[in-house]
Amino acid sequence: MREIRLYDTMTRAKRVFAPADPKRVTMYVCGPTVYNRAHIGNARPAVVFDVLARLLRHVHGSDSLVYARNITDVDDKIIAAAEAEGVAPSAITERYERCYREDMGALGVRPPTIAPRATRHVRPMIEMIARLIESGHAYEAQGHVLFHVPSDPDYGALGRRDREAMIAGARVEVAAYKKDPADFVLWKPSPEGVIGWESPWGRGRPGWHIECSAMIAAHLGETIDIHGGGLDLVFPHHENEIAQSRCAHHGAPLARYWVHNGFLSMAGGEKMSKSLGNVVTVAELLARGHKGETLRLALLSAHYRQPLEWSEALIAQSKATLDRLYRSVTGAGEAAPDDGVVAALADDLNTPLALSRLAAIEDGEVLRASARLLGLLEDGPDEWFRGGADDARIEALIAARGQARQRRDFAEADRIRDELAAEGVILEDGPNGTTWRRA
RNA sequence: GGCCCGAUGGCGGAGUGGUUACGCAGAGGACUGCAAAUCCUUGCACGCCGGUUCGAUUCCGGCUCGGGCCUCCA
Repeated sequence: MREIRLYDTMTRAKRVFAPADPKRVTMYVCGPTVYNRAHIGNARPAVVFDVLARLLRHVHGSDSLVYARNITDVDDKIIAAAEAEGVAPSAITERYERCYREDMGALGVRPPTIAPRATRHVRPMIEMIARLIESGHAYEAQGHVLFHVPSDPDYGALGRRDREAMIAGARVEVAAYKKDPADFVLWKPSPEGVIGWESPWGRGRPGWHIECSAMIAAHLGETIDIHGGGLDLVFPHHENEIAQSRCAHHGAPLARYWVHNGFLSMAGGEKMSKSLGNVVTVAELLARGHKGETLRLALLSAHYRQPLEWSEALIAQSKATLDRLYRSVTGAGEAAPDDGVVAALADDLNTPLALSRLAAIEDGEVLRASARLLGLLEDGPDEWFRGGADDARIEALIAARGQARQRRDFAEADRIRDELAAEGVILEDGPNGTTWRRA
């Protein structure tokens, strides 16, 4: 069996991936908080872990992987968005969850095995919080329940920071009811009119971190194989998940491998983020006429842990690369994928290297099967190059041009070709007649 | 201030202690009614300063520059 190696954030080293149970590989990736449209940076983890899921299924068997990606549908930003629009929070979350599915679908991201919603798991969250209080790892204070960080001696292992560092660098105002400045909220009170659930500590709602811990335990188990997400989730989100889960589960570690993707930046190298306001959404890019697959290739053009600068030039280059690949792809991809492509992906998901191997494949059928591991070339060349409402009209013009060429009326032939070129249709005369494609 | 990354040719981007990455763009040629596509050929590189070494882009140290996290964030 092919050996997969993954860079593990916990140990800061590439390690051979050995699932606890090869028949049931478990992976959890932090999904979206559904209060607005996903930007292209949000799409990077979805695409990266989609490729990892494809690789795991290829290596361990198509039914071996249980992949969960959550939907955070209770959150202060959601509440704020709902209030701003004067609608129920569920109206916001349902709308943007649908948008997320559509946008990711356009990027060729297959749905995860499970997409659990936080609001459907409040009961297990409350149970986990109660267990943490019982075992002395959490306490109630003014309607809040807080995780007591000093109760966990291993806290800080993932982010490699000690208490001194956390407190010294703290830029957040410390609430008076916290026993320790590093303590974080598990449950917070909801006033009248704000979404909430009854609990032993009054009506309230869960904190962000406990959602993931509870949903992982509910669907995948106490210890999972891979936990993924963006690099910025290392601290505090994943650190807190680790602490909660370990303390609630008698010391069982939350995940055996921690995989984090790097960031997208905009021109100038600045991080793309909602708070900086320099985001471009997937929907906007699609509306500009870029195909989802082009955006996907752009996202995979750099190694997932490297920063990736997003630009128009990157999109254009990705489009050109796909044009070339689609010219040589054939068949349904029933062949076995190219060994070089699989080997590159198995080495910590080296997609740039995999793409370079792809370019060297001569057999169109193997090319298709190999590209499928990356979620590329899944359409046929016809769909890629053509696919439009006015295909019949274009075909008719091409036929007319063919007749003009027959009688060597090249002026008329060129006139038709220029006319089509003006609307973005490119003609190519080959030995077997004329083919065409959209620019 | 603390912790952590990165720096490769016009652009994107792998990799390696000594030999071609690859792609995109460019140049020349073949082919074509002319093009396009395709094929062939081709130029261009490893931030700076030291060290280790027979030899460093690759290992070590320092520096410079850029970025991330420490607060919601993929």
